[in-house]
Amino acid sequence: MRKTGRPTMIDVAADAGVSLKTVSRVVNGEPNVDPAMIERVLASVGRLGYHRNSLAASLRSGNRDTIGFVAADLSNTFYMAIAAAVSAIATRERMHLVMASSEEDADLERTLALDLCQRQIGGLIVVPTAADHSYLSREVELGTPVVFLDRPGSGVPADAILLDNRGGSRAAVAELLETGHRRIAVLLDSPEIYTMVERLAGAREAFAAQGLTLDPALVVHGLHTPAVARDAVHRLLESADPPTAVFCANNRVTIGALEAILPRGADVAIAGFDDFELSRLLPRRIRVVDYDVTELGTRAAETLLARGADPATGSHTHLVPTRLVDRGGVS
Amino acid sequence: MRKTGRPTMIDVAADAGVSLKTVSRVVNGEPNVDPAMIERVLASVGRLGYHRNSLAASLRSGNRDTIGFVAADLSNTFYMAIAAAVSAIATRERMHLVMASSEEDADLERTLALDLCQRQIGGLIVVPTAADHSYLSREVELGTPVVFLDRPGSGVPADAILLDNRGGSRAAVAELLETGHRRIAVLLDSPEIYTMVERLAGAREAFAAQGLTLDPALVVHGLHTPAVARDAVHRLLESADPPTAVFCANNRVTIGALEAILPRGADVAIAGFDDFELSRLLPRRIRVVDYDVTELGTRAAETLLARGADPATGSHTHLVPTRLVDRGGVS
DNA sequence: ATGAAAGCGCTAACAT
DNA sequence: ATGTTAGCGCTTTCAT
Repeated sequence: MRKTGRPTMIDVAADAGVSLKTVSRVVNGEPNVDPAMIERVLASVGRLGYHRNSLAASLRSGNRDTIGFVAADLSNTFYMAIAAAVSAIATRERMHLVMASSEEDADLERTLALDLCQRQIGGLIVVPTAADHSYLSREVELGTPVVFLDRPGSGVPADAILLDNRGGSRAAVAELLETGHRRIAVLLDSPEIYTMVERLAGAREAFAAQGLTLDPALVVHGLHTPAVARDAVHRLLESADPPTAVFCANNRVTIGALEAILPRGADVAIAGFDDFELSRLLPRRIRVVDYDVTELGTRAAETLLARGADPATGSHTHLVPTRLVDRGGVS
Repeated sequence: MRKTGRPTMIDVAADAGVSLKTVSRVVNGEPNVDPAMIERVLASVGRLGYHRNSLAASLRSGNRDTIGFVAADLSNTFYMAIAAAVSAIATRERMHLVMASSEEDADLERTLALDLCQRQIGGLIVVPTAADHSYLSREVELGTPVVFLDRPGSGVPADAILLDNRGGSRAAVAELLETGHRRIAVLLDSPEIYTMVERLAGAREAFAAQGLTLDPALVVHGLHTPAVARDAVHRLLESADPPTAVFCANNRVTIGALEAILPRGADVAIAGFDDFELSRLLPRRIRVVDYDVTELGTRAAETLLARGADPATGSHTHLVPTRLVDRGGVS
C-alpha cells in the first residue's frame, strides 16, 4: 500500500502477484485474459477497495467523458429543465455533466467556458450571453464540439439548437389581432437578449401581415423580473389609452402581468411565450406559446455527441417548433 | 508543436526559450518570477493558444476542484433549485459542479456516486435514495467529504442537511385542527421516502397533541404525480364521509389536489408542504409550509467545503427551519 | 495470454 | 530567480 490513502493499480498488481497491465486489462474488461487471472485480480481489487482513477486514465488515453454546460441563469427553471435533459443523456452515455451558470454575464460565460475546456471535456453546450464567441474558435479547431443552445453564437462555426421564437410569437399575436385586438402591448425583458429581439420581430410580423403597425408606446423593454413586469402592466392599465391585450415575451413577464391583471379583474386578453408550472390552474384563460423544453436539451446533447463522432460535416441550426395552447380557465 | 492538437507547457517552454517549470510558475501566478520572463512566457502562451490542462495538474497535485451532486430526480424543481444554489457556491470557490440524477433508483445512486468518486472529486452531495450508504464509507475514510441532503444517509458518518419536516407538517395540521377541522386527509407520495414518513409523523403529532387520532381511511399513500393525487382527491370527495380539509405532503400532491378541488368548487381547506411557482396567483387561499430552498443547497455546499478544510470534527445534522405562510386568494 | 517500458501534461522536491 | 528530475495513476506500444 502507498503512503497516500487510495490504492492504485500498482498496489493491486502487487497484491495479486500479476503485472500492472493485467490489472488494467481486468479493470477495463479487455478480452484475452485468463479467467483464473481475472478472479485473482478481482479478489485483490475487492480486498484493497481499489477504484480506478478515471482522471489518470483519460489523461493518458485522451478519452473525454464529460459534457460541459454553461447556462445563462440556473435559477431559471427553463435552463434547469434543459440541464436535466442533458444530464439524462449524459448518464445514458455513461458520461458526466459539469454545469455552471454565467448569470447573463458575458465575461463570466467566457471564463466558465474556457475553464471547462481546460478540464478536457468531450463537448460544450453554451447558452450564449456574450456577443462574440471567437474565444472558443481555438477549442473548436482542436476538436472540442460546441453547441449553442437557445441563442445563436457568433464568430465560431458550431451547431445551434434554437426555438422558433419568431413563429411562436407571430402566431400568438396574429391570433390576438384576429380576435379584434388592436391595442396589444408587447412586454419584454432586455433587448440585448436574442430571444427578446426575435419575439418582438415575430409580433411585428403579425401586425405587418394585417397591414398594421405596433404602437411604440405599447412596447415595453427591460422587464427582468415578475415584479418589474407587474408594475409596468399596472402603469399601462392606468394610462390614458390602455391596451386591450398583452403579449408577454417570456414566462416571468407573463407571471408579472398576471399579478397585475388578476387582482384588478381587468378585462385584458393575455398571451405569453413559455409555459410555466401551474398555468393550467389559473383562474382565467390565457394563450401560451408552448414547446418541448426537454427536446431542446436532448437535441443539444445528441448533436454534441454526433459531432464528436463525426466532426466533418458543416454546422447546422435546428429549430424546435412551438405551438399555441390554452391554459387556465379553472373555476 | 506536438503531433496532437493541443500545445503543452513543453511547447510553450520551447517557444519562449525557458524551462518547463518557469512556464508552470507563470501560468499559475507563482511569485518570484522576473517580470521580463513573465512577459516572454505570456507572449508564447498567446501565440500558441496554450491552455493549461487542469486534469493533469490535479493528477499530480492531488487538488480536487470539483463538487459532485447526486440528486434524486432532476426533473423535480426542488432539486434543480438546490443544484443552482450549489453551482453558485462552486463558481464562487472557483470549483466545478458535476451533477447526476439517480431517478430515485438506489442502484443508480450507488453507481453514480462511486463514478463521481472515481473522478477524484473534492466532495460529494447526495440526496439518498438507497437505504444503506456504507458503499461510501471507504471514500469517506480516504478523505472525500460527503454531505447528505434532504434525507439522512446511513451506514457512514457524514453531515446531513435536512428540512424540519415534522415541525412543518405538525404546524400545518395543528392549524387545521384549531380551525375546527377534524376530518383531515393526509396525502402522501411513497412511504419509502424519508420525507413522507416524517411529514406523516408530524401530522400525527398534531392530532396527538389534541388527544385525537388520524382516521386511517384518510391517509393516502403512493401519490407520485399530480395526476394520481388529483384522482385520489376526487375519490375522497365522492366518498360517504369526505374530508373537510387536506394536508398535502409535497407540492406535486398539492397541485394534484388543487386540480381536483378547484374545478369542483369544493369547500375543502388546503394546506401543503413545499411552496411552488405561482402559488401566489391561486384563485383561493391555501396554507403552505415554506422554507428557503437555496439555504439547503448553500448549506450543503458550505458544509462540504468546511469538512474538506477540517475533516476532524464529528458529523452534524443541520435542520433548515420551515414556516407556515398564506398563498393564493387572488380574485 | 501476459508483461516491461515509455509517456500523457503537469507539479513537487530539490538543486543551482 | 530559474532549472532539473522524478513521478501522479493510468494506458499505450511493443515484446514475449
